[in-house]
Amino acid sequence: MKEQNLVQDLGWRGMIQQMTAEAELKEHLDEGMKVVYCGFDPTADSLHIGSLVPLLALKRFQEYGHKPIALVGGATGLIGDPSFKSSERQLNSSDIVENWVQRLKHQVSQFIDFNCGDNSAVVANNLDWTKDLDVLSFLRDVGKHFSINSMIQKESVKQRIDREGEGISFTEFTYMILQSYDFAELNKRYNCTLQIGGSDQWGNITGGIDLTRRMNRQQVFGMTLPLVTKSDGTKFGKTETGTIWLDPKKTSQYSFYQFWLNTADADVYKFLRYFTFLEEEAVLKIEKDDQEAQGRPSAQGILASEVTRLVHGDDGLEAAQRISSALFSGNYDRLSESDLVQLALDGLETTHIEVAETKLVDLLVVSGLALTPRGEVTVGQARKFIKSNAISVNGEKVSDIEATVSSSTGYFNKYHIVKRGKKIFHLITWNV
RNA sequence: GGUGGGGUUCCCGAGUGGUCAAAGGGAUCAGACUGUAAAUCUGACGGUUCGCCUUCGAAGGUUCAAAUCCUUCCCCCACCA
Repeated sequence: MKEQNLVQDLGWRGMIQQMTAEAELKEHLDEGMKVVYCGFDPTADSLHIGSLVPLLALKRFQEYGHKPIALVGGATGLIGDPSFKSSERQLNSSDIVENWVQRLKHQVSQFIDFNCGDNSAVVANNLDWTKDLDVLSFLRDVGKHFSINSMIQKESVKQRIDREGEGISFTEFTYMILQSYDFAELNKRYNCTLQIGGSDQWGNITGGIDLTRRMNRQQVFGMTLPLVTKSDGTKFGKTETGTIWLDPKKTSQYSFYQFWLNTADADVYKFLRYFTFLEEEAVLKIEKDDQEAQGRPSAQGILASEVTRLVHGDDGLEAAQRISSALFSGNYDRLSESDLVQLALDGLETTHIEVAETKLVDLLVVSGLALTPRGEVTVGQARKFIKSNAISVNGEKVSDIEATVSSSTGYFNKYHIVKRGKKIFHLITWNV
């Protein structure tokens, strides 16, 4: 256990949005090992970086000696959380959700320790205690504790109820009850006394606290973490290319690393607090040093390295850095053939070409580099890029729209590195 | 149910018979500058074999010609009941 207490640690990081019974909760956590849970609903086959804050929070709790439970919502994922969603969502089939549950379980497991004695982590699936629950028992034993009057007061569903043209189905409306029941059940099974989650989960968490008190006569607590926001007001975790996923098959380690490296100055020190385990003095020192130094701040590099290591390990970080330095140093001549092979393996976008020679315009289309601002890949856009001097092949700018590229001009007769704009790279390999 | 106002390209929003792929702004992309930044400036911003093709809520109709006129339908907003 550490010197500083957990709530202080989370506090300076700015990671506490709200908590119930603040004074009592602090006292409760100081008493010794407590069991804390956070839920992750399977809405895709991987978590994305938005889930990183609660996930790392669980890890922080564990570091302070508490026992984390990562709950994967095999049941709630079948229903769909309506919290702050503007419209009813499409239901996913049960085998898809089941598949996602398995992948999330595995993914979540990488972040918490399952072999550290009393406070070893647990991964649970709420389908285990809901699949055999029959409707009548549910309605009588659980539903009876909920008042519709208070449920419709919750801010998280209010807009769905008030807003004209939108509605909420009974199914989604019931979500809150299911999640509340999870808390009561985890309290019974594991003596879990704290639920954490994003700030949008406040309504669901307080619902669980009330239910646990009524069903189990136990006082339990809730804490929410802030929604990650960016200073420019755009949504965190999205790029032109899409969501940043934790699964390296969906977002390569290289792209992941680059995402963090491109954090705006205005956000980077906040993100160091949220997403790394660096101590307060360390973060303050980075901030101070950057302020005094001229030119490029060091914070983005530290953030990118720390988070990439957390999610993808030392190997993933090394791969990401290897690609980054190779590509951004400008002279790829130094790359060996095995380096080029490695770039592809490490997650650089790659296109295989089966003919000996092709027009550059077509190359940009098949590789997907000729992406328009609207998200389409067109020949016209390929021409525009070439004409606007945005394309370079093996480090040479190409501005002729008639240009062709052939395997023989590539490194080792089979590799080209095509760059679009300042930081989008693509590897072309020729299999002739 | 009544009355009035609307639905335009990613978003906001002009446009009321041809000169409209449709003003302006935002977003986005590229170029310059730079720190793989911010701010700023410049350019692009439906697709194309550059002949044309698709687009102004939907379907029909009038016309040589429609986002603009007519008919029906769908949806939204405001006020009244």
